[in-house]
Amino acid sequence: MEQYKSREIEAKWQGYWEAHPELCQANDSSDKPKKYILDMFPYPSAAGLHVGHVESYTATDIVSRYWRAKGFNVLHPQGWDAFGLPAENYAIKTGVHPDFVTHENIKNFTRQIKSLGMSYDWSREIDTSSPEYYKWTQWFFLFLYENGLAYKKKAKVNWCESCQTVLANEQAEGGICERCKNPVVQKDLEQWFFKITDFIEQNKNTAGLLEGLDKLDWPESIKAAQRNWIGKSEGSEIDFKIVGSNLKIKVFTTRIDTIFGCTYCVVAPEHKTIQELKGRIENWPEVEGYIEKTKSKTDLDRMEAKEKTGVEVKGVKVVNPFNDEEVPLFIADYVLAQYGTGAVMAVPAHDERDFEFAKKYDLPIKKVVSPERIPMGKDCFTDDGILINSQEFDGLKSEEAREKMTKWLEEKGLGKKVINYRLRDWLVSRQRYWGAPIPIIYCEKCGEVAVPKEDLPVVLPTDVDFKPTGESPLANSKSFHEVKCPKCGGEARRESDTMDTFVCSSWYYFRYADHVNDEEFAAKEKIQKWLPVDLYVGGAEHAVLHLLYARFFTKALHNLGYIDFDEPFLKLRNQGMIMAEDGRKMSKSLGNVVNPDDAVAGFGADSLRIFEMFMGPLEDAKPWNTQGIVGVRRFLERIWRLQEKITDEESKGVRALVHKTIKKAGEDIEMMKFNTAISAMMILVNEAEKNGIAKDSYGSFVKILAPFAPHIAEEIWEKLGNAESIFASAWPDYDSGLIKDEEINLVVQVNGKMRDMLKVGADIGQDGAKAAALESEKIRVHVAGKEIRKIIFVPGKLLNIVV
RNA sequence: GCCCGGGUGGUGAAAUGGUAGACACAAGGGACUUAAAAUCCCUCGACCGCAAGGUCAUGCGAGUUCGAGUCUCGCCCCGGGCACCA
Repeated sequence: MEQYKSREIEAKWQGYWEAHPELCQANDSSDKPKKYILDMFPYPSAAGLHVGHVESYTATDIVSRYWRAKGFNVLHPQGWDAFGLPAENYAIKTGVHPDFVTHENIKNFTRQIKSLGMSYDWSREIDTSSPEYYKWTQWFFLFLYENGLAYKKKAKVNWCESCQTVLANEQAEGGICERCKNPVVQKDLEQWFFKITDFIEQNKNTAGLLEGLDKLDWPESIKAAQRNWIGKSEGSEIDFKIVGSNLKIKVFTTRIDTIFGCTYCVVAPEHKTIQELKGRIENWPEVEGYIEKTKSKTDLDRMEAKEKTGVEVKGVKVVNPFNDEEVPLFIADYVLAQYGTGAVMAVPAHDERDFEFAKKYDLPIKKVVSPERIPMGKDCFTDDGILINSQEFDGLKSEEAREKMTKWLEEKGLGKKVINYRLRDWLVSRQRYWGAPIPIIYCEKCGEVAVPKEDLPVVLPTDVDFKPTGESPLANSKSFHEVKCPKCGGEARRESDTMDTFVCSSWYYFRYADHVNDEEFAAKEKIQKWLPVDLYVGGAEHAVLHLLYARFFTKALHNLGYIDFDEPFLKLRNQGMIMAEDGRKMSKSLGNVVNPDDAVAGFGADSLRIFEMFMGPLEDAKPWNTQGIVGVRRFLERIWRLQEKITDEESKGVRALVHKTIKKAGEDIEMMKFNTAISAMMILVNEAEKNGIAKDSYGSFVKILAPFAPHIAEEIWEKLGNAESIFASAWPDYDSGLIKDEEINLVVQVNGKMRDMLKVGADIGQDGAKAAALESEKIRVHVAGKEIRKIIFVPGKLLNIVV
């Protein structure tokens, strides 16, 4: 017979699908039940598609094709997260315009994705860098602005000298610029923020970012990462009066139970009370010197400092409200200005940082918590325990003490219970060119004015020198920058910053529901129809960036009555990383990157798809293995050759196996266990090869194969005499009567150890099974001369005789 | 340090508390061939045994159970995230 020519078959069917887009289009007016299955849309990089993209796109493609065949109206779109720094950096280096580069890359990505036979609804393609799209990104900015959720303030921000831009905290983790790996410095600049912190806890009837996680079907690790990032901590705020003044230092602590061990206080160098105390500070030049030194340090310097440093603020004492003890005050950069009150009480006996500092500067260490079991051995004991040296609080457990002491404070008006979060408002402005312009105008008379919504989009000019100068490139475009005030018509200037690209990706999943709407970001009834997303698949690296921001946008819309759900993605799965064949991460510098184009050329798209699904569970990291893809190719060739094994009289065994496999494949796809679905199909192919397969069974098998290997499935389906695409046909039903085995292998154990296996009727009862077992010589050997104490019987499966 | 995952053959991996290693890859042997490729058949956790069969075995140690890879506790190792957050 004819060989399996994957290249020809794949080209043929890709052409067919291109001509029949209705096979995978979502239908806005159908009343079938819906499924919204979404991939994290890619940034169209110059490197092109990665085998990791292929993995997650194949997974969602299988699920989408499955639900379509099951009669669902499936929305499975794709688009481009097209704004961003790499294209701009490339432009700075080569002078090629980011718009051109980005669209070349999009063309390449599209070609690659289509070469894999993905069933996207391309009619809904979006591109975040198109004015039709970013008009609505700007609308979202104004929506948040009008509702008090976007504001401008002068702030200490992360600044990257090399990229010449401000960075979000998330892009400056560890004090290093995510893009260029250079250290980040702090700068005071006017910046735009989104008030994400308004949604950490429940806000009116909108569930908070924290509690909302509980009901989501997401990987535990991602939920944990988000909780971690939000960093909720419950504690107390305590007033320490400054001796001889009506000023006070407010400190934040989660360990108020240790307050009798407080031997000094520390404030961050940036703390403003220090400036107010200037006149009283005896060693002002030294203090000021330390403050200046801190300012010049990058976050990285501060974090990498091996030893804690600080300066005593001489002439200033603060009072511990619990025992009226006067303790010294220090400034030190190990205390962070941005967290809590920027001031801490130091308890060296029960906090390692304070301990280290106290040792260095020879400060007293006073133990006030004693371990419950083991006697106190270490110098610094940081766990909870029993209070000692704490006056009337002696003998209390830490937890009780915290409650009672906070109450005591509140009664005296010296402090209160507070909750602090690490999460801060999201800094969204960027001094960059290749992004959505912020729709704000500054007028000398009227001040900050929102661009009227009817004037959107504020179009990104194309004739701009995008070389970074520290100011937004847009500031240099006169035509863009000089504008009339929308309120008074007077001279005004446009905001020249653009938005963080994460703003574009915070709402794109709404746009697919109604991607050409020019009146709204998406019509209410379309949102109602398609959202929320039923399944979202993408990389785990977006745990705290995109996924948190998108939830914030959805919550803001819900809170203000635009939508009636408050979580965008009900079910989330991460694809595991595909490692190189050598077990290391794929990277350009190691030269071990596998290009999907090469795999498609060498083995075919169907082989690549099945191989990536067969490697192991979707979420696991797993190494590439060229031999493995060869094996999958062989599997497809055997499926192909089954055309020669079609018989009129099919064996009972094969018929039953076909139905079992239909059941198993469907269940496994729903659980996203693609590897075991494929192994079940392999078992069927092995049997069919040996015993032949009936034409209708072969057709059913090809249908369940189709989501995994759509090209070969179409070709065989056609060869079986079907005129219509296999993707217009329904998922096969299985006959549960056929699946039931008449005879089963009953495992017989003695004392929990398998000793024999008996072929018996499937409906055998305990007594019958026991009788049959005792007839077996293998069993009798182990039971002889002993008293049977107990019989465990699992119908249809197992008999355990306990002697 | 804290928070998540994981540790099963030579390899990727299967296994609602019920036959550990399905399905593959690699390896070895054989058939076909002048030969090779392709294809097909057999073997394939370790140890003892001619075999039947037996013993051991899912990172280590305990526990629960008739029965534990799976549940509980303690430890070791690996991967990932966060980290001077008071």
